Amino acid sequence: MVKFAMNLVLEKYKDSGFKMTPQRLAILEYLEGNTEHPSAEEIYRSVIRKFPTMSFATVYNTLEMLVSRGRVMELSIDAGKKRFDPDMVPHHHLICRRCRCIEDVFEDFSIDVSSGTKRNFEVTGHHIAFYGFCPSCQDKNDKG
Amino acid sequence: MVKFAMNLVLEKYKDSGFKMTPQRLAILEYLEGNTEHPSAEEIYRSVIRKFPTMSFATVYNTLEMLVSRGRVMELSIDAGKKRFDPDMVPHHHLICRRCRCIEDVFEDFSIDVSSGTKRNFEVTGHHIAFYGFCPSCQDKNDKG
DNA sequence: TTACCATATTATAATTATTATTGTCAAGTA
DNA sequence: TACTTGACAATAATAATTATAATATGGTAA
Repeated sequence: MVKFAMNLVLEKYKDSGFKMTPQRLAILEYLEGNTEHPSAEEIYRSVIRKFPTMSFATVYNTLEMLVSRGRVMELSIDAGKKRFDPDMVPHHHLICRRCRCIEDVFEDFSIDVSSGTKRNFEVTGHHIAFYGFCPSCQDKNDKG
Repeated sequence: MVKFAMNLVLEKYKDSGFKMTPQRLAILEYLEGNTEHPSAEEIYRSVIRKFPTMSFATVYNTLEMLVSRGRVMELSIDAGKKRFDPDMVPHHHLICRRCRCIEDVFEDFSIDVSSGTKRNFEVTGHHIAFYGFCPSCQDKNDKG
């Protein structure tokens, strides 16, 4: 089962022009279909279970390569750290103010900044962060 | 002129329940009306000119206090670091992909996530990051 | 298959960003 | 005045990221 998934990932990236190594495969496999928007540390903690010699540098190198090749998105939605999203379909996010969990929103909101307010920017895309409280945090009183 | 501005800031914060000190005043004065969305470091670099003994801890402490009292917004729109915005009027941002400069957008986009996609989140607000190229970066070729 | 080369990996150090701790000092108060 | 509170600075600690250099490995061509 796992082997099958690994083969799928391997197929997908084989001809992408970058070297496939066991470490990279493990990172890719972890990211494949992942909707948790993991940070570099979360990725590291996961793959080191399979590759105890894995280093942070490899995680960052691989992520940087994937981002530069448009395979993964770097998200700036968590204060002070980067998060990564393997889903390149344009989408938005729901962010819980309390537990900081993040959910995807695949609704298409076509928004146009009026020419007056866009200050001659050439706008190429947008991302909406919806802030609020996730189901399990709505019950709890302390919403600070 | 500067003295007058300082007095205005002083007036504004005097009765807010927190102690006003020269250092805090300098930080507040730097933030007052600032639309640069500065990071902690930029604030530090500015105020240390007036207060050479200023420490980073004071900057962070003051910012944390201001954020917790709803005087300043903490922005997660720059990878790997926090930025701060003294303008508490809800608004959005234009972000240059190249030089990373940030401009305010005071247009009101009323967006509703359909109940289907919002996964039982209680949505309390949203922020739109418009990505693109600022006027001075549009000319330059290398948009990487 | 082997040898070679380019590049990936690791270890490590350095840098940047942030948070925590502690002692001191100053302002306000009993 | 003595006491209390909290702000400040110095410092250390931690977290997040980037850079460097030596080694190991995968892919390719002979």
